[in-house]
Amino acid sequence: MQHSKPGEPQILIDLSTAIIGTDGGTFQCRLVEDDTETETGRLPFGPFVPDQHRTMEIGLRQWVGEQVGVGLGHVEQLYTFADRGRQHTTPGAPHVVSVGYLALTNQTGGQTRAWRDIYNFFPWEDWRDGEPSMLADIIYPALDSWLARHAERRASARLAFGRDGLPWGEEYVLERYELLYEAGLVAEAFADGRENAMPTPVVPGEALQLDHRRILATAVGRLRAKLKYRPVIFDLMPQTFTLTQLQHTAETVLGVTLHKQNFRRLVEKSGFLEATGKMSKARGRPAELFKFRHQERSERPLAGLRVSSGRTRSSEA
Amino acid sequence: MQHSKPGEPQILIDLSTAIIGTDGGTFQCRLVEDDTETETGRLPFGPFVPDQHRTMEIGLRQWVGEQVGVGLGHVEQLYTFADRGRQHTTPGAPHVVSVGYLALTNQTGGQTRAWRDIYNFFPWEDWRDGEPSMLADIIYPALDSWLARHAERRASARLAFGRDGLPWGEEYVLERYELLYEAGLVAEAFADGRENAMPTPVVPGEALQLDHRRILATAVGRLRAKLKYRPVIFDLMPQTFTLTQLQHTAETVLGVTLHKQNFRRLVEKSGFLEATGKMSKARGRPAELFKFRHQERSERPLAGLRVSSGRTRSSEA
DNA sequence: TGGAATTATACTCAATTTGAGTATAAATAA
DNA sequence: TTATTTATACTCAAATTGAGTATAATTCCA
Repeated sequence: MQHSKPGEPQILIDLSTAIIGTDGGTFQCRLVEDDTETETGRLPFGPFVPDQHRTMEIGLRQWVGEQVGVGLGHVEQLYTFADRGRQHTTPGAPHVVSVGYLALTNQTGGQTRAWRDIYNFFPWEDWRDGEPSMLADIIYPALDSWLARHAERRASARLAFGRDGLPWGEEYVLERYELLYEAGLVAEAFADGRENAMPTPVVPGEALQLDHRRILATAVGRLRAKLKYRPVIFDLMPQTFTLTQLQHTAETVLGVTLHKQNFRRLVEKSGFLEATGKMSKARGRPAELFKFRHQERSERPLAGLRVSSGRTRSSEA
Repeated sequence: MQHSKPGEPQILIDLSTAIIGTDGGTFQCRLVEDDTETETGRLPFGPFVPDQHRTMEIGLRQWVGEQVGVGLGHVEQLYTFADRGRQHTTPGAPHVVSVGYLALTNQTGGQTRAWRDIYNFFPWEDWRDGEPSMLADIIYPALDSWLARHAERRASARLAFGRDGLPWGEEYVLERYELLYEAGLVAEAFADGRENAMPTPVVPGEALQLDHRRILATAVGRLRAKLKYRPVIFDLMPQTFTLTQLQHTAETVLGVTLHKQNFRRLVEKSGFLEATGKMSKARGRPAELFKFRHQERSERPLAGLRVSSGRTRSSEA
């Protein structure tokens, strides 16, 4: 009954996937290398074609397979973005709606150099060495001057960035990026033609094509939040790993350092790990190698990793 | 580049909204009353028309306004459903993708009788009087016989329904409904033409049109989960309320009873409430009326209501 | 009018969890 | 052989949670 009449402009659905992994201490996302050298990067994406794709997840697996050839493990839908003017569309073209997906992998780097450090795109999100100085030096002054003209966004900004003594919430990655976009401080705001945007981005951080940085921000925020109540971290780990490696992965994702002894206690008590008896060979005392008990995933779905932050790396000395 | 060529079948996006509120001890959702008496109910919904709607939220507010005339407070996107065959579509028609939204309101009932008890649609979700007997009597036997032929879904079923000593997770509303659908035990499975579906639904619970019960299940699951880490419950409350009313609302949403004294302690400590000095007039000792401190919403976004379950109503005697 | 019933609120107490350490063990590097 | 590095074990106080008991302020009704 309320269905759109023929003749109305066509809607096109793009499926874009943020494939995330970690490698050592770096937090990585798989980008597609297009021919043109100068262009900004992009996520693997392609249209949802209902006749070929019984579900959207089938469609996205096709595009990811064709464009980057990465096998996907855990996949989850993030959000559907449809705001006019957020895809750099040309007038007359079909309206593009994009459905963002998060995929986790434990295989990064390797063959291609298309694995990029996620903190390149969001340098203000990495607090492992303490609060990034760009926040006080660049972001807060620029944001405050915008907020002076947009008092209605004050409360959101306080919350997202943890101003006025509020805590920095690691999971508000999207909220922070969106505020910077609204304030015209990132490159995409100019590309989308927002009238308040600066031609040269004010805030450091590499841009992506279309709304892909927004999708990546959603992915990182969701992953950080989920880490705390579901055992998703193990999707990022190799078959066997030491507790320190596990902790480093958690720290890399959360962008925060953790208290070592308490992390160990938490993770041992969770019951998700099984000792293999083997030892890692590295610099200091060898560490035991553990593996994830896949059985337990269904047994204790609620436990997850309720990580508590430790001191920052810089204060460890 | 990978955009669909002209001539491919049109995609249509439906925006469907689950408007949820509570009234006394009932958990309500606003349905649309269509002309035909015999039909099953439906949520307010309508197509996303990019030329008219700058964002999907604008579109949904239009359809909700036109179809049920309810003013919406908190609105959030839930999920985008696009599986072929889940909208009872006729061949040749445009493929329909539906984007589900959750909206909360503190005004229910009143003028229309279109506010329906959500537990009509999911009677197995209401544990306020203890475990519903239909689980052991009807659902588990039917599900087990299906699981015998689908061993690969065993782990999911254990987790979703809390079998084998696992806890019942209130928030797995969607996962439970989806399993019942897959197993062909609800009316929509037959309507969608699944070959294993029973013509008469095996499991009690009213059906809805299209995929609206699936969207409602998503909404309830999300709301139950969110209650525990964000102060969304106050969107369901009137201007002032007693602590008991607040607790009843939480219990209604979660489908579980809570420990009264501890609930009070939790909610008082959270800092979200402000005493008004006024008293309620009811049966026993008068209770103080509180109101929500809207300021605090931005101050302490993380606190929320980490409710711990108390004894069931039946064991209170 | 005066319990009995009903509802609200205050307070207690043990068990568990969390945050932040100290202490010690097992390897490598110089 | 000793310093350095990393891993692991253990401690301890503070805070939180789960499950009560005790008491206060009303209405209901015999």
